Amino acid sequence: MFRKAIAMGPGKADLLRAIDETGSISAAARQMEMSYRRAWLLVDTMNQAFKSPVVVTLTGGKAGGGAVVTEFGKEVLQRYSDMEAKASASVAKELRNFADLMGGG
Amino acid sequence: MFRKAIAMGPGKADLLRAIDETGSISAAARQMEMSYRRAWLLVDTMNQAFKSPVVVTLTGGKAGGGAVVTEFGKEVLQRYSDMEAKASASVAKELRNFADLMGGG
DNA sequence: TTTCGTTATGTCTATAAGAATATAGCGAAA
DNA sequence: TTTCGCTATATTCTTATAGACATAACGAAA
Repeated sequence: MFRKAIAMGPGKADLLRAIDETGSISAAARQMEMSYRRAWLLVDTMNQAFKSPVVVTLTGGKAGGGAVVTEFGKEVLQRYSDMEAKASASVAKELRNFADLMGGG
Repeated sequence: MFRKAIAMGPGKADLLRAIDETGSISAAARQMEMSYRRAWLLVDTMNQAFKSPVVVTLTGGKAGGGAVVTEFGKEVLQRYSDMEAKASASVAKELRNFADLMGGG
């Protein structure tokens, strides 16, 4: 959390990966089937939350512009992903068992 | 998740604890400063999501009624709490370091 | 049989969140 | 200097969520 905004989460992580893949916010948004505006707001939130930008953008030019995930952004993404995987793995077994408590009324 | 509803989370866990303490949904709601309706809906979601009720209610009588967390509900709560603690502990160090990436622009 | 506090819902309204639309600015390349 | 697709942002409209309010049912005890 950073000032009541969520700095990073599964959705933002996916968006960062998509931007890194496609080189553009709008292409990433299309790929994830969200509006450009929404994607841009998420990027803006991340860039404000972290002490350095995770995405930098280029405007104009032949392709109209583009966006790239910074080295810092890649580190953020990597460390977030690592934590997610680690936390998830640490309770994987318990979570499977927990799921048995749910479902069939 | 159970049919797009969140079966259990930090808020629902707190509510279960408050109901267990107070013996009533409305008293728990007051303690947590939420509306009775909201608390009741959360209980309803949980009762529907799990294969047995986590809370049973009594209506009428001297005290007007009441609610108790079932033994099953206590097991759900215990196992959820254990998972939360375990997952949290597994990445505590990484999370502290991650927080250093945020904040001061 | 009246009272009481609670459970259990319905309904209406206010607020927030999201989607849709519009438009300006950019600058390399044609 | 015109074109192009993208970034960047404002504005409006719609939808979803949450809250407020109202009320019925309940049944033990007085």
